[in-house]
Amino acid sequence: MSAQIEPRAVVTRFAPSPTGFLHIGNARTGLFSWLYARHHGGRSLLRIEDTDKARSTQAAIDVILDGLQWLGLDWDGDAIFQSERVGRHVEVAQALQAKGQAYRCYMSSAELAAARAAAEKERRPFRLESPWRDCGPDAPAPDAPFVIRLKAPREGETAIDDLVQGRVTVSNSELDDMVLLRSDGTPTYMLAVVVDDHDMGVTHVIRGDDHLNNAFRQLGIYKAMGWPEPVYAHIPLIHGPDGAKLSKRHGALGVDAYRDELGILPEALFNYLLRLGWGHGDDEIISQSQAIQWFDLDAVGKGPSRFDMKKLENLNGHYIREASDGRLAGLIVPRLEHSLGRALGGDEIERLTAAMAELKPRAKTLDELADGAVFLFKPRPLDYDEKAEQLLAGDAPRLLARAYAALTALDEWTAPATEAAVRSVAEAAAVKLGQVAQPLRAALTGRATSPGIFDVLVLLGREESLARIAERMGSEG
RNA sequence: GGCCCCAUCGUCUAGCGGUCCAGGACGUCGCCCUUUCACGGCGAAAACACGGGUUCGAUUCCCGUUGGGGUCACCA
Repeated sequence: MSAQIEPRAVVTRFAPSPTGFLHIGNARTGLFSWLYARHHGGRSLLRIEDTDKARSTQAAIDVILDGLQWLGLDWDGDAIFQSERVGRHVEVAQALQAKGQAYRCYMSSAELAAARAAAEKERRPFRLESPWRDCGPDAPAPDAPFVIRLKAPREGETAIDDLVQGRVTVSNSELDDMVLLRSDGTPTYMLAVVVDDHDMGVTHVIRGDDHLNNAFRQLGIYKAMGWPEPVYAHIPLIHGPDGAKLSKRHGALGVDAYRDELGILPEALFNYLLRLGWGHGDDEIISQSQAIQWFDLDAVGKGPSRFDMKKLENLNGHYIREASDGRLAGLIVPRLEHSLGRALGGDEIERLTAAMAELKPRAKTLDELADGAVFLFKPRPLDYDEKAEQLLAGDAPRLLARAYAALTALDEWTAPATEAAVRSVAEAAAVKLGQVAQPLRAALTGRATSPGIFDVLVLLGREESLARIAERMGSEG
């Protein structure tokens, strides 16, 4: 019977570097990290890895913060900026050196390159063996630039019990003496991550698969410092439809692009990302609160999964249908104003909201939703697309004239009333309803597809409807 | 190439030795609904990579092959 060990409270962290956009794959890793903390009632921290000062502008940082907030991922406490912690990183490097766990290495980059080239030539794996490793503190210090390297173990092996990958073992002979401090005295990423994670009290390091190999080397710092080791969970990367690393061409867009350019709802992206690489029985539609309740790392797949835009769109369509009319109208107003080239008035937004019930089921993205709504506000004469022109040819003008007459005679302008009128026109002309309805649709919307034609009539209103029909009708024959 | 990891329908996945001639979802294809397009309903095609073991019995366990991915910096 082993003693019951008091589990450490879970502390996770999301540590993006501000490159100008929040990569969709990183967003998913952040989601998993956040979900894990929330599920276990722990803390979810945020650290901005802004050591590359050139790229780390405030704008680039805001993109990440906006993206996270939009997705509904919050964090506990203030965000930590790695750049502000350089002093502490250097301090740890020096402590390591004082303990004899790190050393000054005076090898020049030319020497390194030569050693690497030699290894390459002999077709054997390159493993750095610095002659300065075992010189001890009394070694003559040449007047030359140096780096601080970690004295990594060479015997034995290192194992990680990864929450996603399982137990992974690597021979220590594979590990080299990584650089802790560069010759200009600045800390490397390897050092900074470990020091920050430790100082922030991170218990669970949940990050991309691409860091798995780093974990073994980073563990060396924890061991050398005598710090408690974190639990690791390495999440597989997201791949493109072709199985290769997700590239710009097929979806490696920033979260902001999904929102702004494609018109994806946050709950749809949340749901999609959650189900990509993770499953919970047959459940497909999963809310945030349900996700928190159900999520755990053991159900995360070990292999990379491919990004599927079609499925995201399907999910988005689902959430559009669920969204309130007011919210949707508000979301597409900017898109409509952009394509119309003018601002929408209050009464127009009211009409837009009223139209949502009919427009919603026809759209998979906000872009499509806006496109489906634009006919409501187009000035006369409409621009008719090719299919609409086809519908308006032949007998159509004559039938439109009859419909015009029947509609003009109506006392009340409702869907049932207009339907009765149009049906009677079709009957009188001995044609199918579609023979009248389709030209009507073309005349009213300029398109061959739209919501139900009687709803369109009501949405447009009597005056505008009749005016649009008049544009295209001939004489009653 | 060395090291590490992975492998169920086209895609995301369920399956944790027998309940699987493998379930769900997206996509695809039919049919229904219908004034168009959607939505919705019904249905179909579609997978355990291959080869050895272990076992009374393997999609499930082990090994190999093949395929895929990750990583090998004074970048993060």
